[in-house]
Amino acid sequence: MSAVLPPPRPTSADVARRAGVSRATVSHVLNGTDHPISEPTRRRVLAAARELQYAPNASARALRAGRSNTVLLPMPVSLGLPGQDTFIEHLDRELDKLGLALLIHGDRGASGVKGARSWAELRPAAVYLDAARGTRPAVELLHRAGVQAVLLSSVQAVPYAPTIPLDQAAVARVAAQYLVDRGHRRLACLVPGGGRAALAERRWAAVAEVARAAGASAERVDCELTEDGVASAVAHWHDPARRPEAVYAFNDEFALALIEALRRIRVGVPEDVAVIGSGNQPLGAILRPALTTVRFDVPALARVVATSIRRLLDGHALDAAAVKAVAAQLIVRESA
Amino acid sequence: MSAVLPPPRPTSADVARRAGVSRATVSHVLNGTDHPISEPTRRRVLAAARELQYAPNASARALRAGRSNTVLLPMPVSLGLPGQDTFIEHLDRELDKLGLALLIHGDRGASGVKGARSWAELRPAAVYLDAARGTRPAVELLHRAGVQAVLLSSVQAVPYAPTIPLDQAAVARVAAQYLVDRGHRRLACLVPGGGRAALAERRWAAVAEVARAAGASAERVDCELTEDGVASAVAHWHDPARRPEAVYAFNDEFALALIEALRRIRVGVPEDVAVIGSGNQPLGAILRPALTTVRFDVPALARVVATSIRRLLDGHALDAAAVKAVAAQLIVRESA
DNA sequence: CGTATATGGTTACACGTGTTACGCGGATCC
DNA sequence: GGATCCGCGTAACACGTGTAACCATATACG
Repeated sequence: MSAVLPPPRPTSADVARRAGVSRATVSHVLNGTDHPISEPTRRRVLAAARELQYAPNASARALRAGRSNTVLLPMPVSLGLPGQDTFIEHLDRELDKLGLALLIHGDRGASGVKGARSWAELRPAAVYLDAARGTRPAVELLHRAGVQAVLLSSVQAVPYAPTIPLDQAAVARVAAQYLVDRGHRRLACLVPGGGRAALAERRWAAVAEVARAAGASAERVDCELTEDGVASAVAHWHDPARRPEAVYAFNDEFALALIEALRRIRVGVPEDVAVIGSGNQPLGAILRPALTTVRFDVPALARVVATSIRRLLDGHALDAAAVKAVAAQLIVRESA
Repeated sequence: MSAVLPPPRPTSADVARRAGVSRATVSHVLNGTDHPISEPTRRRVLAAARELQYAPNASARALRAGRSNTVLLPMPVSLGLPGQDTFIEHLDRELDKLGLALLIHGDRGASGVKGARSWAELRPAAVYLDAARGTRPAVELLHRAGVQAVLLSSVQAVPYAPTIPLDQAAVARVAAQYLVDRGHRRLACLVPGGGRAALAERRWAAVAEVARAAGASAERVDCELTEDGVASAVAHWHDPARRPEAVYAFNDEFALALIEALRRIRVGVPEDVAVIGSGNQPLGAILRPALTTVRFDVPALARVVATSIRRLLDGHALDAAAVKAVAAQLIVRESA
């Protein structure tokens, strides 16, 4: 099977030749430099580029610039935002508008440094990751590689890198506040372990804080998303004295699983226990009782994050107010 | 805010200087060329590289080589495989073992050519996408850009590009066959429209074919994943004469939504209608009736796809048998 | 008229890598 | 002992960009 080399992609030199100008001129026109170029030649260049279907070579460009126009997002994405896939989709679109390309890359087992080395090879303009424990060495490695690491932090800005103060626990806070406002005084927070432990921890802290401020109690319940996992976690809730009045579940999936587990031990939702999730998944609106939930305004969030990254790359300070302005929205249905 | 330039990452020249050799020697050692290098210098180079934490610049390498060692996967991923996220995770790991890096990139509105142009800029070694209608111009554009486009096709290999003959409809086929084997003679297939229309079409075709071969009938039901969408799609099923005996739903979410809709019109699952999904989502095992479903052996699948891509890039023909050997697995629970 | 100034274009270099072709010393062969 | 070969290392080029420095021409100004 002799491999037939495909014809090479046209370069800016080809465009220049076709337009009858130098390569430098092509570059000036296509990149909109402040260097003055006459209108006629400008049009000739643009026409030539279009006819040849010219697309600049990202590698060469990145090499020359010292970095690419790429924002790297490690996966499995630990952002833990409700509606994660749509968030990524929106973020991609928004970054594109700002001249940046979103790339998602495996996190290589989250071992921090190992992954960071892979990312560094790509010389992205930014890496957008979660500020968890153990992030620091990775950030420093990236920093040495010349990338502006952009963190997604909880409440507090971290000292060693610029931070987008996106409050991942906001959904939990809004949910807990709603439960408290409805008069519930004994709260519980259902969270998973494993890879999402860091996020779970933060959400739990938010719930605990809201409860304390309102003079209510809060209990943390860890479980796996399996039949036995959920069932055993709530087994003793058949006893009214030993169960909470209201539960915030990590996401809608957990919430639905919880409701089913409660049904089996004859605990009614919302009469006996109120349940609220987060993420606004389709199933939540379909199953009964319809799930009360909290979600971010995903498009707005994506827009704010994108512009924040752009500002940071341009050397501006970021507008913390704009980030905080993206509120979590409550969707009240039947379950709470 | 004066941006402090970070110290530039060490280059192969730095390594060469430190080892007291030329840059060419460094390259030979680090890339394992067949060019002979004495053992002492080899060690010196390796030591220097390690001490400086040298990592080659991917852009420069890609520029020189004409392509990067990257496999691009457009998002939102139209692979439509059950268990998509874990598949991606596994694929990433497998490709890494073979010296390739998986990158996920927005598909820019799936407009085919527009997206393809973005991908082409990155000069990936391969683009792994779905062979749907309208894919051809994109493939040709990529081909001209020098990338080996690797398609994920249904039954048939497409003529204009190498194909990994992964049967996306296999889950549907296995599911339908199970339903037929259980004696059901009037089948239905619940599928979504919108972005997943192509995949839906293929799965529906598979169900129809299995039904025909078995002398059974099959009906296609299109609906959205909303309360009204599902409810109105099956509204007339309260009449036993007008409803199917068994339904294959596009995925577990649809299946669960369907079961709920049927419950509301007093149609029992599985007594009145058998329901089978695909994807093996956690909720399916938790809710009642527990969902019978079909899924791929995701790790095996990822391994086969990764090695296929590698073989293709190395100019070898791919091993169709290995791909087909990855079977869809049936998980029988209560709903069918 | 001589000189500063804007306008429009080009030349030339650097980014970091992989690799081909070459040089040099020493061993081998007749 | 000269021709030949082999082991080891290096010089030099090319990949496709972006841009600073430079040049030529036409125009404004005193």
